[in-house]
Amino acid sequence: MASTRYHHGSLRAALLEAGLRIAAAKGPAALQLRDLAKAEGVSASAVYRHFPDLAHLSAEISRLARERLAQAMLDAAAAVPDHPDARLLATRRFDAIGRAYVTFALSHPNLFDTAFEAPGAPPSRPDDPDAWTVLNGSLDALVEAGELSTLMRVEAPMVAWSAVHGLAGILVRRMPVEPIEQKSAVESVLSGVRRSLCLRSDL
Amino acid sequence: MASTRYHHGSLRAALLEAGLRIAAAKGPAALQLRDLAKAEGVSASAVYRHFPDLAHLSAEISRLARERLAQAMLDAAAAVPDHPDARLLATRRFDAIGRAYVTFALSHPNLFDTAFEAPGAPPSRPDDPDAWTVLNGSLDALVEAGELSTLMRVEAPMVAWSAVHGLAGILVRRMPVEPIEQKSAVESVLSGVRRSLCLRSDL
DNA sequence: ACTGCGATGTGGACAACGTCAACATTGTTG
DNA sequence: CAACAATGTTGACGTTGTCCACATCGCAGT
Repeated sequence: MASTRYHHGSLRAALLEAGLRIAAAKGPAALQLRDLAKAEGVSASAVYRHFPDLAHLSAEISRLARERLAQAMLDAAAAVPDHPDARLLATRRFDAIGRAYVTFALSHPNLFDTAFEAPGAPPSRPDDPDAWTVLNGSLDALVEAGELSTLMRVEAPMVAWSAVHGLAGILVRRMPVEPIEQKSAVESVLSGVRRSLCLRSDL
Repeated sequence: MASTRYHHGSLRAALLEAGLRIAAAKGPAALQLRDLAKAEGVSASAVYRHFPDLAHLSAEISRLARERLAQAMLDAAAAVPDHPDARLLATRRFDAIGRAYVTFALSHPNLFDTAFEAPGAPPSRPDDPDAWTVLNGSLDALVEAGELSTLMRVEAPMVAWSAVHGLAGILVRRMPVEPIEQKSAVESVLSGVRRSLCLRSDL
């Protein structure tokens, strides 16, 4: 706790936290080894006691960003008010996680970049509670409620994730899309996904 | 043409060409000023006579990559055999450009990255024959053929591009998508887009 | 309680990178 | 043919990631 003691105590966790803060503020490209070290009042070489190199540190921060995104999706699903109609409820939850995905990207564009465009983003498989897992959980609920056919269930993840992930990336990167503005773009894509999966449109 | 003459003659174009080659081979992150210069047998500072800095050079190369992608889409649309049924023809062309988008990304993943994830990718608007323009042309043809309603026409670009761009990005970055393999993922998403826009499914 | 020893942090060095200023060479135009 | 703008070179600077040798701490074992 003292300001100047030789050993930091929990440098690894502190570096990740500082990195997440910097990445959220200035984007994944701003993750510099010397800055991270200085932010924790520590020498640059000290980082190498906890990470083999900057790439591994960045990858870990990227993983944390993906975790935040997944958590935002879970929170959004949990915030959907209960409803007697199981099919309607499952559809609303599905809609909520898709909307949360895009909302997260728009609210924290740098974190979204960090999650998916940082060096060494997702080549690792067992990614804990990531967006993919959350999406599949929601789809299972749709099947269980009888709102999604088991046949559609097979292709549903790619169809839904492609649309929502693509939309988020396009909006975050401010691509040449002026005809309609962001809000209606989100609604269009989300209802488009529902049509793709033959879900009900009235929410 | 001589190997050693003081003035290169067309250094700017040569740098862009070499950059496109390097980016296609090793990705946009491998675009280094000194390497580019050395590839043309020229000093590093010489680059600054043609580009204000590396970022602008990268952005130009990124623009060229986007041009290649758009050209691949145009070629694919032109390769669709003629058909008496105008609606079917327009739908097939629409399908072809979407398929070309994903195919390009899978065939040239580094170029695809260069096109959209390179520093300073698409903040500039008048992007000549880019993918967005090609897509809109195809959608206009669908409306003209009476296959796409003018109401759908408004949201169609975002719906279609989000899905296809998202799919391409996901497949290129090898995200955790093992349940179904690439080929069927492409088919699922493309037919999903057709369902989203209420187009016919029989091609 | 003391003594090692592994874990952790420091300092200085290195090569590579983008960038710039000062100078050299070329081709073109009056 | 003389000036000049365009283009290329050389050498340097500051910053980056990385590594090596050394310093310091915490904790186990006698």
